[in-house]
Amino acid sequence: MPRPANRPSLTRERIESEALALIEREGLDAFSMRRLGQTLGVEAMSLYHHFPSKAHLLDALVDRVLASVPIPSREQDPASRLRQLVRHWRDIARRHARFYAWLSLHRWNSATGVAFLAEVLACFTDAGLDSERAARGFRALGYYVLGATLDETQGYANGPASLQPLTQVELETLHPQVAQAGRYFTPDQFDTTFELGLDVLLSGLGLLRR
Amino acid sequence: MPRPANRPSLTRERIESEALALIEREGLDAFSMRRLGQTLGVEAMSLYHHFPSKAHLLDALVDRVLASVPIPSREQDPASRLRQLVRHWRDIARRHARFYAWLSLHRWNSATGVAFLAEVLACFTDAGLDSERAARGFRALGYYVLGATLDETQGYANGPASLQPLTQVELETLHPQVAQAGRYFTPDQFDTTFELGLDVLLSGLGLLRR
DNA sequence: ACCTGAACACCGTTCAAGT
DNA sequence: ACCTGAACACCGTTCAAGT
Repeated sequence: MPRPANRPSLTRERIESEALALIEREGLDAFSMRRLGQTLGVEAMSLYHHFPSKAHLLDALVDRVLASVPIPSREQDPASRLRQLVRHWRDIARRHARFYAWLSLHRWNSATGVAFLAEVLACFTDAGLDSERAARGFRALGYYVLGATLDETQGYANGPASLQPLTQVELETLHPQVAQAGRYFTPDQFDTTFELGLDVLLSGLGLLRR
Repeated sequence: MPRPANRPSLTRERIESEALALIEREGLDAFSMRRLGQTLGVEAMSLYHHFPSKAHLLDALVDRVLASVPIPSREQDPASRLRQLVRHWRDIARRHARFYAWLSLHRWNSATGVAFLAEVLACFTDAGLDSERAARGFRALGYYVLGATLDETQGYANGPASLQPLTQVELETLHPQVAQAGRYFTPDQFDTTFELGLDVLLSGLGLLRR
Protein backbone atom coordinates (compact mmCIF):
# COMPACT_ATOMS: atom_id res chain seq x y z
CA MET A 1 0.00 0.00 0.00
CA PRO A 2 1.45 3.41 -0.98
CA ARG A 3 1.84 5.86 1.86
CA PRO A 4 -0.87 8.55 2.17
CA ALA A 5 -0.01 11.77 0.37
CA ASN A 6 -0.06 13.74 3.62
CA ARG A 7 2.69 11.64 5.19
CA PRO A 8 6.26 12.66 4.27
CA SER A 9 8.53 9.82 3.26
CA LEU A 10 10.77 8.25 5.84
CA THR A 11 14.34 9.54 5.83
CA ARG A 12 17.26 9.13 8.22
CA GLU A 13 16.90 12.82 8.97
CA ARG A 14 13.22 12.56 9.96
CA ILE A 15 13.79 9.39 11.97
CA GLU A 16 16.70 10.88 13.90
CA SER A 17 15.05 14.14 14.75
CA GLU A 18 11.80 12.49 15.84
CA ALA A 19 13.79 9.94 17.87
CA LEU A 20 15.61 12.68 19.80
CA ALA A 21 12.35 14.52 20.45
CA LEU A 22 10.59 11.33 21.52
CA ILE A 23 13.36 10.38 23.95
CA GLU A 24 13.17 13.78 25.65
CA ARG A 25 9.36 13.58 25.77
CA GLU A 26 8.97 10.04 27.12
CA GLY A 27 12.37 8.97 28.39
CA LEU A 28 15.04 6.53 27.29
CA ASP A 29 13.39 3.48 28.87
CA ALA A 30 10.11 4.07 27.05
CA PHE A 31 11.89 4.61 23.73
CA SER A 32 11.42 1.66 21.39
CA MET A 33 11.49 1.04 17.69
CA ARG A 34 7.79 0.24 17.84
CA ARG A 35 6.93 3.43 19.70
CA LEU A 36 9.10 5.48 17.34
CA GLY A 37 7.38 3.91 14.34
CA GLN A 38 4.02 4.88 15.87
CA THR A 39 4.93 8.55 16.19
CA LEU A 40 6.19 8.54 12.59
CA GLY A 41 2.98 6.91 11.35
CA VAL A 42 4.83 3.87 10.12
CA GLU A 43 5.35 0.24 11.09
CA ALA A 44 8.37 -0.32 13.34
CA MET A 45 9.86 -2.60 10.72
CA SER A 46 10.12 0.20 8.19
CA LEU A 47 12.78 1.80 10.34
CA TYR A 48 15.05 -1.16 9.66
CA HIS A 49 15.24 -0.11 6.08
CA HIS A 50 17.14 2.99 7.21
CA PHE A 51 19.02 1.72 10.27
CA PRO A 52 20.18 -1.88 10.64
CA SER A 53 19.42 -1.93 14.39
CA LYS A 54 18.31 0.15 17.34
CA ALA A 55 21.96 0.43 18.41
CA HIS A 56 22.90 1.89 15.01
CA LEU A 57 20.11 4.43 15.33
CA LEU A 58 21.19 5.47 18.84
CA ASP A 59 24.73 5.73 17.59
CA ALA A 60 23.63 8.05 14.82
CA LEU A 61 21.92 10.18 17.47
CA VAL A 62 25.18 10.42 19.46
CA ASP A 63 26.89 11.68 16.34
CA ARG A 64 24.11 14.09 15.49
CA VAL A 65 24.19 15.67 18.93
CA LEU A 66 27.99 15.90 19.01
CA ALA A 67 27.97 17.46 15.55
CA SER A 68 25.84 20.31 16.95
CA VAL A 69 28.65 21.48 19.24
CA PRO A 70 30.34 24.67 18.00
CA ILE A 71 34.13 24.59 17.93
CA PRO A 72 35.75 27.81 19.18
CA SER A 73 38.33 29.52 17.01
CA ARG A 74 41.92 28.53 17.68
CA GLU A 75 42.90 32.17 17.79
CA GLN A 76 41.67 32.46 21.34
CA ASP A 77 43.84 31.44 24.27
CA PRO A 78 43.67 27.79 25.39
CA ALA A 79 41.98 28.41 28.75
CA SER A 80 39.06 30.34 27.31
CA ARG A 81 38.67 27.87 24.43
CA LEU A 82 38.51 25.12 27.03
CA ARG A 83 35.89 26.97 29.04
CA GLN A 84 33.77 27.34 25.92
CA LEU A 85 34.11 23.68 24.98
CA VAL A 86 33.12 22.65 28.50
CA ARG A 87 30.16 25.00 28.44
CA HIS A 88 28.97 23.53 25.14
CA TRP A 89 29.41 20.05 26.62
CA ARG A 90 27.18 20.99 29.56
CA ASP A 91 24.71 22.58 27.17
CA ILE A 92 24.15 19.40 25.22
CA ALA A 93 23.76 17.49 28.49
CA ARG A 94 20.97 19.82 29.52
CA ARG A 95 19.38 20.10 26.10
CA HIS A 96 19.29 16.30 25.76
CA ALA A 97 19.01 15.44 29.43
CA ARG A 98 17.30 12.09 29.04
CA PHE A 99 19.32 10.97 26.02
CA TYR A 100 22.48 12.05 27.82
CA ALA A 101 22.41 8.85 29.92
CA TRP A 102 23.18 6.96 26.71
CA LEU A 103 25.29 9.62 25.01
CA SER A 104 27.71 10.10 27.87
CA LEU A 105 28.52 6.44 28.37
CA HIS A 106 29.24 5.58 24.77
CA ARG A 107 32.65 6.04 23.28
CA TRP A 108 32.92 9.26 21.36
CA ASN A 109 35.09 7.61 18.75
CA SER A 110 33.25 8.52 15.61
CA ALA A 111 34.88 11.21 13.46
CA THR A 112 32.67 13.84 15.11
CA GLY A 113 33.33 12.64 18.65
CA VAL A 114 37.08 12.45 18.23
CA ALA A 115 37.16 15.89 16.60
CA PHE A 116 35.51 17.37 19.69
CA LEU A 117 37.86 15.57 22.06
CA ALA A 118 40.85 16.63 19.94
CA GLU A 119 39.88 20.27 20.46
CA VAL A 120 39.75 19.75 24.21
CA LEU A 121 43.15 18.03 24.21
CA ALA A 122 44.63 20.77 22.04
CA CYS A 123 43.80 23.32 24.74
CA PHE A 124 46.13 21.44 27.08
CA THR A 125 49.00 21.11 24.65
CA ASP A 126 48.60 24.69 23.43
CA ALA A 127 48.91 25.81 27.05
CA GLY A 128 52.47 24.55 26.92
CA LEU A 129 52.08 21.26 28.78
CA ASP A 130 54.18 18.28 27.75
CA SER A 131 52.32 15.39 26.14
CA GLU A 132 51.95 13.38 29.35
CA ARG A 133 50.66 16.26 31.45
CA ALA A 134 48.35 17.28 28.62
CA ALA A 135 46.98 13.76 28.21
CA ARG A 136 46.41 13.19 31.92
CA GLY A 137 44.98 16.66 32.47
CA PHE A 138 42.62 16.20 29.53
CA ARG A 139 41.44 12.94 31.02
CA ALA A 140 41.05 14.26 34.57
CA LEU A 141 39.07 17.23 33.31
CA GLY A 142 36.91 14.84 31.29
CA TYR A 143 36.16 12.83 34.44
CA TYR A 144 35.00 15.98 36.19
CA VAL A 145 32.77 17.18 33.38
CA LEU A 146 31.33 13.71 32.79
CA GLY A 147 30.46 13.32 36.46
CA ALA A 148 29.04 16.82 36.78
CA THR A 149 26.85 16.58 33.69
CA LEU A 150 25.56 13.15 34.67
CA ASP A 151 24.86 14.22 38.21
CA GLU A 152 23.14 17.40 37.08
CA THR A 153 20.95 15.62 34.55
CA GLN A 154 20.35 12.18 36.08
CA GLY A 155 21.33 12.63 39.69
CA TYR A 156 20.04 13.96 42.94
CA ALA A 157 17.63 16.54 41.57
CA ASN A 158 16.04 14.59 38.73
CA GLY A 159 17.23 11.03 38.93
CA PRO A 160 15.58 7.86 40.15
CA ALA A 161 15.03 7.79 43.89
CA SER A 162 15.96 5.01 46.24
CA LEU A 163 12.78 3.12 46.95
CA GLN A 164 13.24 3.38 50.70
CA PRO A 165 14.77 6.82 51.03
CA LEU A 166 15.62 8.45 54.28
CA THR A 167 12.90 10.92 55.25
CA GLN A 168 13.77 14.56 55.75
CA VAL A 169 13.32 14.15 59.51
CA GLU A 170 15.61 11.11 59.65
CA LEU A 171 18.17 12.99 57.57
CA GLU A 172 18.14 15.99 59.90
CA THR A 173 18.45 13.73 62.95
CA LEU A 174 21.07 11.30 61.70
CA HIS A 175 23.12 13.54 59.40
CA PRO A 176 22.54 17.20 60.21
CA GLN A 177 25.59 18.26 58.19
CA VAL A 178 24.21 16.61 55.05
CA ALA A 179 20.79 18.17 55.65
CA GLN A 180 22.38 21.59 55.99
CA ALA A 181 24.54 21.12 52.90
CA GLY A 182 21.44 20.28 50.84
CA ARG A 183 20.96 24.03 50.53
CA TYR A 184 23.86 24.05 48.02
CA PHE A 185 22.68 21.02 46.04
CA THR A 186 19.64 22.52 44.34
CA PRO A 187 19.67 23.14 40.55
CA ASP A 188 20.07 26.90 40.98
CA GLN A 189 23.44 26.17 42.64
CA PHE A 190 24.75 23.91 39.86
CA ASP A 191 26.57 26.63 37.94
CA THR A 192 28.38 28.07 40.94
CA THR A 193 29.53 24.67 42.21
CA PHE A 194 30.57 23.53 38.75
CA GLU A 195 32.64 26.67 38.14
CA LEU A 196 34.35 26.27 41.51
CA GLY A 197 35.60 22.77 40.67
CA LEU A 198 36.43 23.81 37.12
CA ASP A 199 38.60 26.70 38.32
CA VAL A 200 40.43 24.41 40.72
CA LEU A 201 41.13 21.92 37.94
CA LEU A 202 42.15 24.46 35.28
CA SER A 203 44.51 26.14 37.68
CA GLY A 204 45.91 22.94 39.22
CA LEU A 205 46.31 21.22 35.87
CA GLY A 206 48.40 24.09 34.51
CA LEU A 207 45.92 25.68 32.13
CA LEU A 208 46.15 29.15 33.59
CA ARG A 209 49.94 29.34 33.62
CA ARG A 210 51.84 31.02 30.86
CA MET B 1 4.77 -29.08 44.26
CA PRO B 2 7.26 -28.87 47.16
CA ARG B 3 10.76 -27.81 46.22
CA PRO B 4 13.32 -30.62 45.83
CA ALA B 5 15.29 -31.34 49.02
CA ASN B 6 18.56 -30.39 47.30
CA ARG B 7 17.42 -26.85 46.51
CA PRO B 8 17.80 -24.35 49.37
CA SER B 9 14.78 -22.17 50.04
CA LEU B 10 14.59 -18.77 48.42
CA THR B 11 15.64 -15.89 50.64
CA ARG B 12 16.37 -12.23 49.99
CA GLU B 13 19.97 -12.99 50.82
CA ARG B 14 20.27 -15.77 48.21
CA ILE B 15 18.42 -13.75 45.59
CA GLU B 16 20.57 -10.66 46.09
CA SER B 17 23.90 -12.44 46.03
CA GLU B 18 23.01 -14.49 42.95
CA ALA B 19 21.69 -11.35 41.25
CA LEU B 20 24.97 -9.50 41.78
CA ALA B 21 26.96 -12.46 40.51
CA LEU B 22 24.69 -12.90 37.50
CA ILE B 23 24.94 -9.24 36.53
CA GLU B 24 28.74 -9.39 36.55
CA ARG B 25 28.70 -12.65 34.59
CA GLU B 26 26.24 -11.68 31.87
CA GLY B 27 25.82 -7.93 32.03
CA LEU B 28 23.10 -5.54 33.11
CA ASP B 29 21.21 -5.70 29.81
CA ALA B 30 20.92 -9.48 29.92
CA PHE B 31 19.78 -9.42 33.55
CA SER B 32 16.08 -10.22 33.88
CA MET B 33 13.78 -11.58 36.53
CA ARG B 34 13.22 -14.61 34.34
CA ARG B 35 16.92 -15.26 33.85
CA LEU B 36 17.57 -14.79 37.56
CA GLY B 37 14.81 -17.25 38.41
CA GLN B 38 16.44 -19.74 36.06
CA THR B 39 19.83 -19.59 37.76
CA LEU B 40 18.10 -20.00 41.14
CA GLY B 41 16.11 -23.00 39.92
CA VAL B 42 12.83 -21.25 40.42
CA GLU B 43 10.08 -19.61 38.40
CA ALA B 44 10.59 -15.89 37.85
CA MET B 45 7.32 -15.19 39.61
CA SER B 46 8.60 -16.65 42.87
CA LEU B 47 10.99 -13.71 43.14
CA TYR B 48 8.03 -11.39 43.50
CA HIS B 49 7.24 -12.98 46.82
CA HIS B 50 10.49 -11.47 48.13
CA PHE B 51 10.77 -8.25 46.11
CA PRO B 52 7.75 -6.31 44.86
CA SER B 53 9.47 -5.38 41.58
CA LYS B 54 12.72 -5.54 39.67
CA ALA B 55 13.40 -1.93 40.67
CA HIS B 56 13.08 -2.86 44.34
CA LEU B 57 15.52 -5.71 43.87
CA LEU B 58 18.07 -3.49 42.11
CA ASP B 59 17.64 -0.95 44.85
CA ALA B 60 18.41 -3.58 47.47
CA LEU B 61 21.56 -4.40 45.50
CA VAL B 62 22.65 -0.75 45.60
CA ASP B 63 22.26 -0.81 49.35
CA ARG B 64 24.03 -4.13 49.72
CA VAL B 65 27.06 -2.92 47.76
CA LEU B 66 27.22 0.41 49.59
CA ALA B 67 26.96 -1.40 52.93
CA SER B 68 30.16 -3.27 52.05
CA VAL B 69 32.22 -0.05 52.09
CA PRO B 70 34.41 0.25 55.20
CA ILE B 71 34.23 3.59 57.01
CA PRO B 72 37.63 4.89 58.16
CA SER B 73 38.05 5.86 61.81
CA ARG B 74 37.41 9.52 62.55
CA GLU B 75 40.65 9.68 64.50
CA GLN B 76 42.61 10.06 61.29
CA ASP B 77 43.05 13.42 59.61
CA PRO B 78 40.37 14.49 57.11
CA ALA B 79 42.55 14.30 53.98
CA SER B 80 43.63 10.71 54.54
CA ARG B 81 40.08 9.66 55.51
CA LEU B 82 38.90 11.20 52.28
CA ARG B 83 41.54 9.36 50.27
CA GLN B 84 40.43 6.08 51.84
CA LEU B 85 36.75 6.74 51.17
CA VAL B 86 37.53 7.58 47.55
CA ARG B 87 39.64 4.44 47.21
CA HIS B 88 36.80 2.30 48.54
CA TRP B 89 34.43 4.03 46.14
CA ARG B 90 36.69 3.14 43.23
CA ASP B 91 37.02 -0.40 44.57
CA ILE B 92 33.29 -1.06 44.45
CA ALA B 93 33.17 0.39 40.94
CA ARG B 94 35.77 -2.12 39.82
CA ARG B 95 34.41 -5.05 41.83
CA HIS B 96 30.92 -4.47 40.43
CA ALA B 97 31.89 -2.97 37.11
CA ARG B 98 28.77 -3.97 35.18
CA PHE B 99 26.33 -3.23 37.99
CA TYR B 100 28.07 0.10 38.54
CA ALA B 101 26.26 1.59 35.54
CA TRP B 102 23.05 1.28 37.59
CA LEU B 103 24.56 1.88 41.01
CA SER B 104 26.27 5.12 40.15
CA LEU B 105 23.26 6.80 38.61
CA HIS B 106 20.78 6.09 41.36
CA ARG B 107 20.44 8.37 44.32
CA TRP B 108 22.36 7.10 47.30
CA ASN B 109 19.63 8.28 49.63
CA SER B 110 18.98 5.13 51.59
CA ALA B 111 20.31 5.09 55.15
CA THR B 112 23.46 3.31 53.95
CA GLY B 113 24.07 5.63 51.02
CA VAL B 114 23.61 8.82 53.02
CA ALA B 115 25.86 7.47 55.78
CA PHE B 116 28.66 7.04 53.25
CA LEU B 117 28.16 10.49 51.75
CA ALA B 118 28.01 12.00 55.24
CA GLU B 119 31.49 10.60 55.92
CA VAL B 120 32.81 12.22 52.75
CA LEU B 121 31.22 15.55 53.62
CA ALA B 122 32.58 15.37 57.18
CA CYS B 123 36.11 15.26 55.78
CA PHE B 124 35.50 18.69 54.26
CA THR B 125 34.00 20.27 57.36
CA ASP B 126 36.61 18.65 59.63
CA ALA B 127 39.29 20.22 57.46
CA GLY B 128 38.02 23.56 58.69
CA LEU B 129 36.03 24.70 55.67
CA ASP B 130 32.85 26.72 56.21
CA SER B 131 29.60 25.00 55.33
CA GLU B 132 29.35 26.46 51.82
CA ARG B 133 32.91 25.62 50.83
CA ALA B 134 32.52 22.16 52.35
CA ALA B 135 29.24 21.50 50.52
CA ARG B 136 30.51 22.70 47.15
CA GLY B 137 33.86 20.95 47.53
CA PHE B 138 32.14 17.72 48.47
CA ARG B 139 29.98 17.99 45.40
CA ALA B 140 32.82 18.88 43.02
CA LEU B 141 34.89 15.99 44.32
CA GLY B 142 31.87 13.71 43.85
CA TYR B 143 31.61 14.81 40.22
CA TYR B 144 35.23 13.88 39.65
CA VAL B 145 35.01 10.46 41.29
CA LEU B 146 31.71 9.67 39.58
CA GLY B 147 33.11 10.54 36.17
CA ALA B 148 36.37 8.69 36.74
CA THR B 149 34.74 5.50 37.99
CA LEU B 150 32.22 5.50 35.17
CA ASP B 151 34.85 6.17 32.55
CA GLU B 152 37.14 3.50 33.96
CA THR B 153 34.42 0.87 34.14
CA GLN B 154 32.12 1.71 31.22
CA GLY B 155 34.22 3.99 29.10
CA TYR B 156 36.92 3.95 26.53
CA ALA B 157 38.60 0.70 27.56
CA ASN B 158 35.54 -1.49 28.17
CA GLY B 159 32.49 0.40 27.07
CA PRO B 160 30.32 0.13 24.01
CA ALA B 161 32.02 1.24 20.82
CA SER B 162 30.69 3.61 18.26
CA LEU B 163 29.42 1.50 15.41
CA GLN B 164 31.39 3.47 12.86
CA PRO B 165 34.57 4.23 14.78
CA LEU B 166 37.53 6.02 13.36
CA THR B 167 40.21 3.53 12.38
CA GLN B 168 43.65 3.75 13.94
CA VAL B 169 45.07 5.03 10.65
CA GLU B 170 42.42 7.72 10.33
CA LEU B 171 43.03 8.71 13.93
CA GLU B 172 46.77 9.08 13.37
CA THR B 173 46.21 11.09 10.20
CA LEU B 174 43.43 13.39 11.39
CA HIS B 175 44.28 13.75 15.06
CA PRO B 176 47.91 12.84 15.72
CA GLN B 177 47.82 14.44 19.18
CA VAL B 178 44.94 12.25 20.24
CA ALA B 179 46.65 9.16 18.86
CA GLN B 180 49.79 10.00 20.79
CA ALA B 181 47.89 10.69 23.99
CA GLY B 182 46.27 7.25 23.76
CA ARG B 183 49.41 5.92 25.37
CA TYR B 184 48.18 7.42 28.67
CA PHE B 185 44.60 6.17 28.36
CA THR B 186 45.19 2.44 28.90
CA PRO B 187 43.94 0.76 32.10
CA ASP B 188 47.45 0.51 33.58
CA GLN B 189 47.50 4.33 33.55
CA PHE B 190 44.15 4.78 35.34
CA ASP B 191 45.61 5.01 38.85
CA THR B 192 48.25 7.59 38.01
CA THR B 193 45.85 9.83 36.11
CA PHE B 194 43.18 9.51 38.78
CA GLU B 195 45.62 10.42 41.57
CA LEU B 196 46.80 13.45 39.62
CA GLY B 197 43.33 14.91 39.36
CA LEU B 198 42.53 13.93 42.93
CA ASP B 199 45.60 15.74 44.24
CA VAL B 200 44.69 18.86 42.29
CA LEU B 201 41.17 18.81 43.72
CA LEU B 202 42.13 18.05 47.32
CA SER B 203 44.68 20.80 47.28
CA GLY B 204 42.56 23.34 45.41
CA LEU B 205 39.45 22.64 47.45
CA GLY B 206 41.30 23.31 50.69
CA LEU B 207 41.62 19.79 52.06
CA LEU B 208 45.37 19.94 52.51
CA ARG B 209 45.42 23.30 54.28
CA ARG B 210 45.48 23.55 58.03
C1' DA C 1 13.18 0.78 -3.25
C1' DC C 2 10.43 1.02 0.39
C1' DC C 3 7.08 -0.65 3.54
C1' DT C 4 4.13 -4.33 5.87
C1' DG C 5 2.35 -8.35 8.70
C1' DA C 6 3.13 -12.43 10.90
C1' DA C 7 6.21 -14.75 13.64
C1' DC C 8 10.05 -15.82 17.12
C1' DA C 9 12.16 -15.41 21.29
C1' DC C 10 12.24 -12.55 24.66
C1' DC C 11 10.61 -8.83 28.69
C1' DG C 12 8.04 -7.19 33.67
C1' DT C 13 4.11 -7.99 36.06
C1' DT C 14 -0.89 -9.57 37.49
C1' DC C 15 -3.67 -12.94 39.08
C1' DA C 16 -5.93 -17.10 40.30
C1' DA C 17 -4.56 -21.42 41.69
C1' DG C 18 -1.89 -24.89 43.84
C1' DT C 19 0.72 -27.06 48.13
C1' DA D 1 3.64 -18.91 53.50
C1' DC D 2 5.62 -19.86 49.46
C1' DC D 3 5.69 -21.10 44.73
C1' DT D 4 3.58 -21.94 39.97
C1' DG D 5 1.38 -21.43 35.24
C1' DA D 6 -1.21 -18.95 32.22
C1' DA D 7 -2.01 -14.60 30.57
C1' DC D 8 -1.37 -9.53 29.24
C1' DA D 9 0.94 -6.00 27.15
C1' DC D 10 5.06 -5.12 25.77
C1' DC D 11 10.26 -5.66 23.48
C1' DG D 12 14.08 -6.17 19.08
C1' DT D 13 14.56 -8.46 15.07
C1' DT D 14 13.90 -11.92 10.93
C1' DC D 15 11.71 -13.01 6.96
C1' DA D 16 8.68 -13.59 3.20
C1' DA D 17 5.51 -10.88 0.93
C1' DG D 18 3.42 -6.91 -0.93
C1' DT D 19 3.50 -2.33 -3.94
